[in-house]
Amino acid sequence: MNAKLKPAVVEAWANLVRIERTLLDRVEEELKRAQLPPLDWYHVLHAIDRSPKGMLRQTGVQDRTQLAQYNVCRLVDRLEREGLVERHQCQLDGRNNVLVITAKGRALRRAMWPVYAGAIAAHFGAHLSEVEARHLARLLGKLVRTQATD
Amino acid sequence: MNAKLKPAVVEAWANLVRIERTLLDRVEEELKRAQLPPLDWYHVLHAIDRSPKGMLRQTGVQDRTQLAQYNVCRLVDRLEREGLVERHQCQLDGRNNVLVITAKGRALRRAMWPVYAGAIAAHFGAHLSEVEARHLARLLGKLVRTQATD
DNA sequence: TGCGTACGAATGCAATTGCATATATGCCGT
DNA sequence: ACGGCATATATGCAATTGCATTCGTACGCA
Repeated sequence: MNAKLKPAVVEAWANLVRIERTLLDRVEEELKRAQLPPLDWYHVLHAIDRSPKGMLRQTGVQDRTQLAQYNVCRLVDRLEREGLVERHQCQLDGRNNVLVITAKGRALRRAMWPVYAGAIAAHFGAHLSEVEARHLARLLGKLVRTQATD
Repeated sequence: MNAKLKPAVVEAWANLVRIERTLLDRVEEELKRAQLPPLDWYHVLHAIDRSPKGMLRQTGVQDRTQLAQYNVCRLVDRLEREGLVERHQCQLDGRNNVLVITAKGRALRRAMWPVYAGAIAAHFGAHLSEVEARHLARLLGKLVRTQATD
């Protein structure tokens, strides 16, 4: 299970690992500079906000963010403490939590987006042509889709 | 600084963030299953091992791995405690540490590689054609190179 | 020589994460 | 109704990370 590793795959992997760490660091840095919370807060708020009625089960957040179960649990604790989301036990299945984004949560998400978007544009988008961006989106999207099934 | 964010860039970014977390999780999972230490240990050992004479300054490790200064410091603490590297004060400039990989360190790196490579092949390489892998390597490589300067 | 500044490394403390396990609820077969 | 299994969430504790600061060394310059 080891012989078939092509050099191009290794190179792509190495570049992926490296660029990801660099870029996430820079984005986090800009959020901090703007006195905003970490990126994961945005991702969770975004996942809930874009769901029908601004509600999403906790497992839904796990699926969309790829965060570990216990991390979602504790991150939601923090969001709840800040009044950004509400956590309700599901009426239909008492095992589920339904998370509801609050007005304050929406406001924070909206406040974070320009900073986040600016960081993406400056550190990532600025170095890609339109065609390259589409190519990259397509290649990575293909990988994302394969991950769902294997 | 915000208007010019093309949809393709946002999509590429979202896919990058998502796939990266998924893939790193899977690789870490396989290392754990094989009773091996975390990926960062590999990256640090690899950086040192591939340097001339198996020596590298601590800042060199930072540059190559993109880990934070204090995290490198403490990760090296752990590696040193396990006898995988030695930490020497540089003769020429007493501020620098020179890290030297030990035989045990090399052995661990070699033991980790098949597992790591297998995980890369299975979760990443298997879903890309040769051409796609080259494309991806090229696009990401371009980003890596731009990061050095801005 | 001595002071100010810069750089590389280390560290105290708080926050977050990972791991293993616990709790709570629902579902199924008898 | 009941026991056994599965699913969703939570949590105690140890390890790691982030942040701010400190320490030690080198360098430039009066």
